[in-house]
Amino acid sequence: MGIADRREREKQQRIDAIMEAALEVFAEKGLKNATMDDVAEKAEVSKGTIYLYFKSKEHLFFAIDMKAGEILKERFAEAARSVKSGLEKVRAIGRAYYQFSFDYPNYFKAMSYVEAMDAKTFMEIANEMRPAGSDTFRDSSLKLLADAIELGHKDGSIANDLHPWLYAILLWSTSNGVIGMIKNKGDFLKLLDFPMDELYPAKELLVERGMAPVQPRTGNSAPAENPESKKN
Amino acid sequence: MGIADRREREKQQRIDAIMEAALEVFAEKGLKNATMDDVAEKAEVSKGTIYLYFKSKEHLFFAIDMKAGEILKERFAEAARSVKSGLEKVRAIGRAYYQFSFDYPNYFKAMSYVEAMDAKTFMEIANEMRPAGSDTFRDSSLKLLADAIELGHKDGSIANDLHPWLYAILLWSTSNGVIGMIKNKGDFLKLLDFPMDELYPAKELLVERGMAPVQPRTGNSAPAENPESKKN
DNA sequence: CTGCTAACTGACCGATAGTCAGTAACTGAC
DNA sequence: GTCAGTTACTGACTATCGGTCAGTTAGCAG
Repeated sequence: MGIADRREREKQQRIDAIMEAALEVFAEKGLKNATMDDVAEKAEVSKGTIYLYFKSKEHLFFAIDMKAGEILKERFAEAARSVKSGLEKVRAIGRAYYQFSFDYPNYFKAMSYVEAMDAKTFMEIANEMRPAGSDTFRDSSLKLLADAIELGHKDGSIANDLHPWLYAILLWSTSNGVIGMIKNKGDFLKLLDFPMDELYPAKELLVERGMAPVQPRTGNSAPAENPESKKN
Repeated sequence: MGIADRREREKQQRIDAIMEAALEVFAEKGLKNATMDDVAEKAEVSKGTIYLYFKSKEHLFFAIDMKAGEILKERFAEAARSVKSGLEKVRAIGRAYYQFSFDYPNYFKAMSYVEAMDAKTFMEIANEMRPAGSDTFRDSSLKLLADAIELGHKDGSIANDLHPWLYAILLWSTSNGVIGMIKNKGDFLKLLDFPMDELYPAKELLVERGMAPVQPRTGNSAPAENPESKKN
C-alpha cells in the first residue's frame, strides 16, 4: 500500500500547488483577470492538469473558499478561547473576521466570490466538493459564532429573543456587507474624506447595543412591528 | 432645430431600448450568462450599435445601476414622506430598500454588481458616465437616508454619537449584506429549514436597538473599546 | 441629383474557459 | 528484463464572447 499512499500524497501536493498558484495569480491580477493559463504556468503544470483536479474555474474558487473556511475556523476558535463571556466571544470572533479580511485578502475575495454565487450553482458545486459526511453549517466557522451566542444567552450577556443561528447569520451577513464596502469602495470613500477606519468599530458598537439584554426603556425608541405607523 | 431635437429623442429611445433589453436578458439568463449578442438581438439592434452608446458591458451595467438609483431615490423619498420622526423615516427607508430588492430584482442585481466593482474601475466608469456636475453621494438615495438620520438626531429618536453619514453607510452596507444573503443563499438556507423570512426583521430589530438614544444601563453589556479584554 | 454626415451593421479579432486525443511515466506480472 | 496495462499529464484545439472597424445605409442641404 506504500505506493498508493505516495501517489495519494503526490496528488494532494499537486492540488496544493495549483491552489497556491491560483492564490498568487489572484493577488497579482485580481480574481476576474486571473486566467487558468496564468495559474497553470505559475503552478508549473499544463492547463489540462488543472482540469483533472478542478472541474471548472468556479470549482477552483470553491476549493479556495473551503480552505479559507478552515483558516477562519482556527482563527475563530482562537478568538473565542481568549475570552469568557458569550458577548466577548462574539466580539472577538467579529474582530477576527475583520482582521482575517486584511491578513488574507485573497482568501477573503474568494469567499466573497463564492458568497455571491447564486444558490443553484453554489449547491451543485458544494455537493460535488464537500466531503461526503460534512454538514455544511454544523462544522463551519459559523458554528463557533452560534455557539458563542448561545453561551451569551446562558450567561446573560446577549439578549435571548433571537435564535442563535439567526443571530449568527445576521452578524455574518452584516459583517460581509460592511467589510465588502471597505474592500470595494474604501478607496473611493476615502477620496470623499469619509473616515473608513471608523466603519467597523461603528458597526461593532451598533450591533453590541442591539444585542444587549433587553431592559425597560423610556422615550420613543421602541422598535415597532407595525409597518404603517403614520401618526408621529 | 426640430430635426436635431427629434434625433436627440430617437437616440434616447435607442438607449432606453438597449437598457430595457439588457434588463430582460439579465432576468432570463442571469448577469453573468447574459451576452451582448443576446442584448443586441432583444433590443433589435446590432451589437455595434450598443457599443455606440455604451463603452463596455460594465458601462451598460453602470447605466442600469444609475437608473436603479433613480428609482430607489423616488422610493426612499416616498417612504420618508410617509412618516415623521427620524427613526421612523430610517425604518421606512430600510424597508423600502428591502422591498425594492424584491420589486426590481434585476435592478438590484445590477446594483450589487456595481457595488462589488473594485474602486478603481468604479471611479473610472463613474467619472465618464455621471453628468458633469453631479456629486456622487450628495444627490444620491443615500443622502435621503443621511438626512433622516440627522433629523433623528435633532428629534431625539436616534442616538447622536455617530455622524449621520457614518450611520448611513453603515445601514446601507449592513442591509446589502443581509439582502445579499437572502438573494444569493436564500434557497440554500431554506433547504436547511432556516427561517429566511425572519432575517430582515431581525436585522431591523438589532439595528433599531443599536440606534436607540443611549441610556444608563445596568448589567455587563457595555461595548468595550479595549481590544484585549482577557479577564472575564 | 450630388455630396456630406451621422447612424448603423455584422463580419471579424483576440482572449480565455474548457476538451480530448495522444504521450509519458510508472507499475506489477511473468 | 520486458511488456501490457494503468494512471498522470500535456498542449493544440474548439467554442464562446467582449469588443472593433471598414463598409453601408439613410437622411438632409444645396
